[in-house]
Amino acid sequence: MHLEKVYEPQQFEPRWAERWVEAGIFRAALGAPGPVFSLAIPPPNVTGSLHIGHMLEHTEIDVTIRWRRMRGDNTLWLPGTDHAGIATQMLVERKLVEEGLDRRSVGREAFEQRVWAWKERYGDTIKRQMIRLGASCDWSRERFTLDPGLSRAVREAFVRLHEKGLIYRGEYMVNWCPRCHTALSDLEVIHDETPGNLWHIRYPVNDSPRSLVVATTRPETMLGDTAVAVNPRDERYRDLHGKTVRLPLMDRDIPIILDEVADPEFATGVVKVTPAHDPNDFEAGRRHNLPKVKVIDESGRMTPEAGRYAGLDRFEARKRVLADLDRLGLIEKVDPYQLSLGKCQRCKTPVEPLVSIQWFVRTKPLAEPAIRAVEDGRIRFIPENWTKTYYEWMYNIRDWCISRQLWWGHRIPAWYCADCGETTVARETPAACSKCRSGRLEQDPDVLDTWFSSGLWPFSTLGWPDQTEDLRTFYPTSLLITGFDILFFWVARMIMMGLECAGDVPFREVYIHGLVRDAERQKMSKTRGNVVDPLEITEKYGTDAVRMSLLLGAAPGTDVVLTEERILSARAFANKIWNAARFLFLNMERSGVEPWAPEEPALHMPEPAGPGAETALEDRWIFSRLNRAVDLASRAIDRYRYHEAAQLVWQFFWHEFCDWYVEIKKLRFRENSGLDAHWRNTLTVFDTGLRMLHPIMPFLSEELWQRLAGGLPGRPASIALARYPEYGEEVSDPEAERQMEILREIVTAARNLRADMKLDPRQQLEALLYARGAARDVARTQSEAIQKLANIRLDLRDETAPATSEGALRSTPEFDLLLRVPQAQTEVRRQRLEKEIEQLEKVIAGSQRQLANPEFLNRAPAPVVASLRQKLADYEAQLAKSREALAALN
RNA sequence: GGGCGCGUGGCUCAGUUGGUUAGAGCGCCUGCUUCACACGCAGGAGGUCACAGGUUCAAGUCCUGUCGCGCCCACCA
Repeated sequence: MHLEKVYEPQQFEPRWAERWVEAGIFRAALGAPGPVFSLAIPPPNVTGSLHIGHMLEHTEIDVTIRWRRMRGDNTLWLPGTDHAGIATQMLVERKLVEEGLDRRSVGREAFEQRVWAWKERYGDTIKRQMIRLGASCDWSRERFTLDPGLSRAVREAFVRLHEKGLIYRGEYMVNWCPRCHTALSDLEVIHDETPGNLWHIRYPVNDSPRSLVVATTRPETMLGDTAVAVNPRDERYRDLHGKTVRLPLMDRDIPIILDEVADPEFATGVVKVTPAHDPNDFEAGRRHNLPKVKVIDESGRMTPEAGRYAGLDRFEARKRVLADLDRLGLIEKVDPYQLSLGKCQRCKTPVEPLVSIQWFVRTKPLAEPAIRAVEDGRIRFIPENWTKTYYEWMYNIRDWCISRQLWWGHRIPAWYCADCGETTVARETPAACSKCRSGRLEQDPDVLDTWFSSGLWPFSTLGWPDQTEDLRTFYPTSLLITGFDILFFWVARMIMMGLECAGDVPFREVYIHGLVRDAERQKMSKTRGNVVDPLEITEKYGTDAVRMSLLLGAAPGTDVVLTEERILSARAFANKIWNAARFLFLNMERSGVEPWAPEEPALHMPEPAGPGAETALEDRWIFSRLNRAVDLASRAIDRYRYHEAAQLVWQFFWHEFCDWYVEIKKLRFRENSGLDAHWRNTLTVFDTGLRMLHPIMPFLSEELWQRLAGGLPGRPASIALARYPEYGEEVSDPEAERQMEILREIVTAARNLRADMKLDPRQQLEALLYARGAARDVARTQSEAIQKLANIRLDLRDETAPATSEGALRSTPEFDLLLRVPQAQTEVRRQRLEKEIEQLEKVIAGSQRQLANPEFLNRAPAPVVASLRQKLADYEAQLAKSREALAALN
């Protein structure tokens, strides 16, 4: 059993990724036909467009799935963003690449056919996953039409909502992207603070010497003005009520209306009304029955209605309008003005509010139950403060424009009759008009907003609208893990759709993680283009290292900064474990130990070495520590505190197992041979530790676990199928922990002194140890370990340490350690002692002050007072010794 | 305009109900190629927890205000 000297994940990660996926291991493990599917994120050597922003999410999902499964949760399903979709994509593309194909060279049609064929071939279990779960990933959105199951669910939902009057078609002001040529929902419009101008334009009033000055940020829309509005309470314009103004440039007479849209406080208090190009004006126009004059078209060009400006681009038209107004002397003034300009989320083109006929979801009736579900705790947000954001949005929700004029997506299941104009909404393509029975029907060319179908995801993937076994078993799903940037787009809509269509909440808990940021703290996102290629970095450092570094930073409610340095240190951790294993394997060979592993499932207390023999201190200690770590890590993962779990595991493996346990065991292995108690204990700890590590670093733990005792009869085929270790009260050993603590203090004291004196670490020194109480036992029983770890020769004494100038002294309440050092070191020792004394004096003064306060003694709980007293006594004893030692030097 | 969050050693951050001399990783300094690991070992320096008040026996932790930074939502021309 030979391990390379350096951890090289590339050599085993692809193999495990392959096996886990192909064995459908999570599915198989559940023993139920559920759609749980997880992919260690991301599998190396796979082409695909997974980006780093998803990795945190995928990692957290994967950790949770692995952990819960190892804990025996059998009805788990996490509808994680598009992790399954991406898994699909990567697997499929990988397969195709193996066949020497890629999208570009093959052409879309042929590629799609092959994808489909491959999905068919892939096997029943995964196939359904692929087909269903692939739906929410960008790439597979293009092939909704290939997916009869999902299309059926979407139509079903649309028709149901329509029947209940929750979907309507109407003329409304929508955000229109002139470049993408599609309507956008409010959420798809991003607002930018942009410097602009506020132009004051004079409109002459008919039959009056006066004129009205309107203020606008968009002068070109004046061509479509059909009124000007003043506030009815505005005294300044009372005499003009009922009159008309002459619209400059267009020479059209338009009325002066009284409406609240005009704020007397703002600018001149007069607002121009353009019902066709401004949402507010649209509403005002409705109230006053104003005509809508559309002067800008779907491409952002001026329409024939714009008269001589027809055909001009909207921004060009603005310049011309301003120039013309200026020539006529109608521009009163121009003020610089910050305006929040709406832009298309995808292409950043300024959106144009346009009146058009679109499909809408009536959201108020859907939002109410969705709010209640969170209020009464059927859905819980983690961290909790997101609930407030959720409420804010839900209480102020506006109707949702769901029709899109894109070429991919689900077609809207509505048909228009060419004869009578009737609209027929149906699950199946209708043969004839529902009203006049005409056969001349045409389907609405628009498709649905992608979030409409995504909103159905938690149940459409389970076979809805059929009442399938999967749906019964796994709905509502357990947990949704996602980013807050998608809270409104997706989470809120899943909740609304789930309650409406599936009759229950789509999930019980929503864990919201932070965003992954780069070294400059920029959000990583596809549209921003600053994404790290996860395949590249995982190829370079290993999947586990990337996972570990993400998890260490994944405190709930905070963003994760991912830098190369962090990944580097995580890789170092992986290497550390790798080499600990390497050390064990080498020694097993040397001692003739055959592969051996403890029985499943739990953390076992080791057997004693033999009749009359005692269990070694380091064994009792490490089991107790591991027991504790397992307990805390488990609870941390359970509460989505991944960073705590990662840190605990790190601390245990590196600073307890490697730094102390293995170091002490080196002594034992040197003399022994065969599978004795030492080996059984060591292997048990390592095996258990790997299982604790597995959800966080699946590849490394799998590889080592397999090498450790993979082929043994009765062992699960994968560590992922083994049990997560569980806390056992009986394994907890506070006494061993206390003793080990003392041992470490003694060793550290010796190392400290040696380093202070700048002595060669290789030189063995003489030391006198004056141990008291518990330390006396430790000193007697563990002297061998202490001598080895500190590289000293111990001379045990019972009496209290004399103040001597013979060596350097380190004191604690339990022991005094006197290291014999050359006389020349007095100056260093003096400095050291002086510093120590200074520190002690400070702490003692503080403690004394507090203990002298009667309020403290009366009000503080007794244990707090007692422990402070104890501490003060210890400090004082130490101080006395340090002073004596200092005196002896002089 | 409303809502949320952040400000802790050079850097990136932990610190869950207030109670040991405030922690970690990276970086830095010193010494070590000790036969698992230099992606390592041992030791060390470095913080009045943004500022000002308040509550409390006790505050990085709770309250108020100030300053600085960020995010989200919102139809005010």
